[in-house]
Amino acid sequence: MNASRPDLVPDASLERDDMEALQREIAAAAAFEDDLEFDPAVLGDPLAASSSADDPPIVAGVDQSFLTNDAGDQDRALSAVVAMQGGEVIERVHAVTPLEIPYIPGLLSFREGAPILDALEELSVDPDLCLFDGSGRIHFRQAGIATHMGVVLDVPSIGVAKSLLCGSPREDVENLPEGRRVGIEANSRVDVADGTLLGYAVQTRQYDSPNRYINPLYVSPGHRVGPETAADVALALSTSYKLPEPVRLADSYADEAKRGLGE
DNA sequence: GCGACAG
DNA sequence: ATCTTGTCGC
Repeated sequence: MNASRPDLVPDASLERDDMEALQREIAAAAAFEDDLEFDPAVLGDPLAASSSADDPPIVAGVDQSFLTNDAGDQDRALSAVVAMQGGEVIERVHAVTPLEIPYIPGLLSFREGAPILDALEELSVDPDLCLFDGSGRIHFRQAGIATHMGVVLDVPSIGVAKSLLCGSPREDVENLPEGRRVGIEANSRVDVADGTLLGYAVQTRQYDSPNRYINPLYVSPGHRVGPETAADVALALSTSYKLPEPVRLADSYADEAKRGLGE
């Protein structure tokens, strides 16, 4: 798949102010509501899937691992994509791309965006939905990596983060029961009216009982997906583990492919 | 100045 | 993100 908006591709050589300006543009171009070409209910309901006349939707998970040079610096990213359809992996691709800038909170897409786009170019199928490791709308300028990639590619996208970048949970998110979600709303650190719903803390898995618990995922709309659907999808795809299956598999594939380069 | 900060 | 064995608990 290729960029629909090459003009919005993240450019790591920009000044910080220009990066932030581009993010405001991304946010303005983003749709934080459902605009999918399939019924997201089929992702969790095999009955709905089998009764549908269409092929099941293709969902891609994307994640990165990093390669170090002789000096010990992270100089390249290995971006991995796992495409799934009806619960089966149908394609895996990856690309190794030089890194231009370090990790800066709020500017992640300028570090990892190019590697991700390189990997997605290798994909022969075209996904109906992409899941990224990181935030979507839960971002200072409402333009996390899932939103940036979604807008550039014009593909429905969702951000799946393991920790919260900004915003405020509407309730305590400690030790939530499996299946529960708690809204994350904008606060003064976010470029939108206070109280705006940015996404959800989603408890995809939880221990049955005792003295330890799993932290929730922070799920937010990237592009063309609303917050409710984003949370529904995360729950539907997190069948065996905390992470949605396409993301979990991309995560391990990123490590597997990296190891395949070494030894 | 202080605190917060995806991967 | 990454460096990494054993270990606690069901």
